Amino acid sequence: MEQNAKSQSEPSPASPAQHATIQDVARRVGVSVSTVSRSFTRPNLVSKRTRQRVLAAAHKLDFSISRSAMALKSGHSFRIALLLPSPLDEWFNVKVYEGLAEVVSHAGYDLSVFTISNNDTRREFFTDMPVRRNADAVVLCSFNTRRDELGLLRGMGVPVIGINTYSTIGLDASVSINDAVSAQIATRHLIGLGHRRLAYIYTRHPTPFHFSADNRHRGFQEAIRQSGKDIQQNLISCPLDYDPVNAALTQLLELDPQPTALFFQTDDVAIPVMYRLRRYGKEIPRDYSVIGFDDSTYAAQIGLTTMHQDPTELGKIAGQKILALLNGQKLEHPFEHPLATLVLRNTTAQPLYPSSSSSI
Amino acid sequence: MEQNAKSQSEPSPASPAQHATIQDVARRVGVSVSTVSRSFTRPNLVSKRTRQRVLAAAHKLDFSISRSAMALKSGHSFRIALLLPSPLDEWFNVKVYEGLAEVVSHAGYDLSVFTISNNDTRREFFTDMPVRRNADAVVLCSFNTRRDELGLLRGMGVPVIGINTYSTIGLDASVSINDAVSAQIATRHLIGLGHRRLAYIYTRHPTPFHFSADNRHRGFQEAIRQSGKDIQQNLISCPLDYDPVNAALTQLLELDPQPTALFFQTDDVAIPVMYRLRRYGKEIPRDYSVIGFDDSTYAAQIGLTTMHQDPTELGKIAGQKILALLNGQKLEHPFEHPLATLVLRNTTAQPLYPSSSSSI
DNA sequence: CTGTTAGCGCCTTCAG
DNA sequence: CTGAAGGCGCTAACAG
Repeated sequence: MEQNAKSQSEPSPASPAQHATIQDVARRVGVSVSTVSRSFTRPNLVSKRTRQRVLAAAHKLDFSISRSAMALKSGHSFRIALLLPSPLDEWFNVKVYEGLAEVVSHAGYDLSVFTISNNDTRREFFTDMPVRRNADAVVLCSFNTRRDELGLLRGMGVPVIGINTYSTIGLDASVSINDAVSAQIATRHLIGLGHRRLAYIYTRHPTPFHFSADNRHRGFQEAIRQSGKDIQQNLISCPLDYDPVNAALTQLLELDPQPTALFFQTDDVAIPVMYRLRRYGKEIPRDYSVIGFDDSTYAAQIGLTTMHQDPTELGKIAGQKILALLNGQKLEHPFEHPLATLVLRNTTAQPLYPSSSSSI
Repeated sequence: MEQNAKSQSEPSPASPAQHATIQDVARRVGVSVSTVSRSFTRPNLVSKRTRQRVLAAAHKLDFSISRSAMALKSGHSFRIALLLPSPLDEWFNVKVYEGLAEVVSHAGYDLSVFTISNNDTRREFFTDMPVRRNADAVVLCSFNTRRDELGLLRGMGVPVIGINTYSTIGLDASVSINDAVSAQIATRHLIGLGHRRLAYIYTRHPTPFHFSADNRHRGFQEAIRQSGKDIQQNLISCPLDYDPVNAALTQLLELDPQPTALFFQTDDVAIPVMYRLRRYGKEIPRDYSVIGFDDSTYAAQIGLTTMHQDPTELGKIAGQKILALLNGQKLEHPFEHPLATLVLRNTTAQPLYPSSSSSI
């Protein structure tokens, strides 16, 4: 709208908050709006000269294509929903976000995060379905979807992609670390060093819809079973919501006989526990060998031996699958199950006093 | 679930990806589209009975209001741009994101993150201005904007809000920790304990557009000056991009005489340095008192004395300011400068051997 | 309280 | 290669 145009032949585009539309650009260049539109979306359908004049005028008028209009017209929302069972600020979540964003943003998509942290938000989300017609794809990250909820999601008619989901049922694609096998690798490392008294330390998620890495514990047990050795295993379970580090420490120090090796389900418990253990005279790896899982913040810097996984990469892979799917392509391998890799650093070693049951 | 409705008189809305529009709902209920629209956006303008029938029908048809259409019609994009000079996965950034998201999402706004990590992305962003007409507000977080860039941003005609920005010039509102004064508090704590040989340890951001906490160093120096004591200060500068922990350690251990207290510009360097210091026989707080800044991940768990700040809260405050501004309100106090607060934990103490220059 | 109507800004046939 | 015209789905006046 050239509102109260003052005797100017050009509408002054400078100060007012009023934005130039495609019409303004067309008028200024003396072409039709179609030509302007095409100059942006299908440049090769416009003569070079015309296009350049259009682009120049657009730049001068501070014009850009409106996403809202594009979205309405095209029927796409250019938005991808990311469902999280825990806050974005968790290491895994934010890394996934970054990988995902990097891939899809180049294709013009935005990310909308939905954190489902309790039963209220969960019901709210799946009742109101705010993503319906407002997302071109849905990503489920570590999210334990119920059957009916998956049905609702699928009813949206957009691709549903999983990252670290329990199963692939009902998903169009997914990429999930094989936690069980990865944990076996870690456990075999400990056993191979000669450890015969192990402890597995993990945090219970307070909510039932966080698909956390329970499979890691299964892998731990399976590796012990397969070793055929007589191995003592202790299970230390910590509440997530109240001082898990303290819980881990107290339970660990009470164990008698003491384990010689600790498998932490996640680095983020291992790191502060290791730090505080020293106050109680425990040296690592002298008194305990410690292996973590994730290779998250500080792990490399403090020398924690751990199972490395790369959530950024998972996000990127998911993003690529989404783009392909949105592009109408059929995926060759819709479901991927990468392994975490063992990174040897300074926190594992042979036990100081080899167990008498050792077969060495 | 009425999926694959057999012999139903209702058009089966289930399987096809085709979504119901406001028209479909109106038709089904036998009202006009306006009534449907109002039932969602201005419920109190519609009779309760009608509204309920509309909502029921909408639910049955899996209908929700299209954000794209709303956006186009209203001229708003319902999107807020967040400009970051470093990856979202940094503690501060993701916390800000969460606070911001929590506040603005309830008002129907989405967040779009733009990470300006080098001169290319910077130029790209400020040339193409992808946010123009595509964001209802811009948040600058720790971002060192140049004068001309601020001009461009302001030219968008939307509120520009700062979080931890260097100055308030050109901003409609901002909330920034007073780093200088906060750092003085920390430094006075150290001096008050009797320390006379201090080291300030920080990482240099490799890019010029990250407004990092340089003011903290100024505060450190100012507190020393104001103390009127004869205090030796060492400056340890670490590269951000290559093993800052190692750099900090090597420089620190070379110092002669050794400092008795360390002020880390950010916790994230303090934590791994403290961890590795033990290997070199250094106990904390016996050999060094350590104070950090941020109170970030693990700080509480490992007992780090630090200056606590709450970026989530900064995000929330910024979000509220944005909402008010978007609502046409004038802010009473557009610019806020909260202080970080000293949190005493276990890493500071009196020096073992009081300095001879001590005035005790 | 409810219906009618005119666009919001753009893209995409369809003709030139 | 370019122009004209019809909507995409919704909201906001106006009328009733």
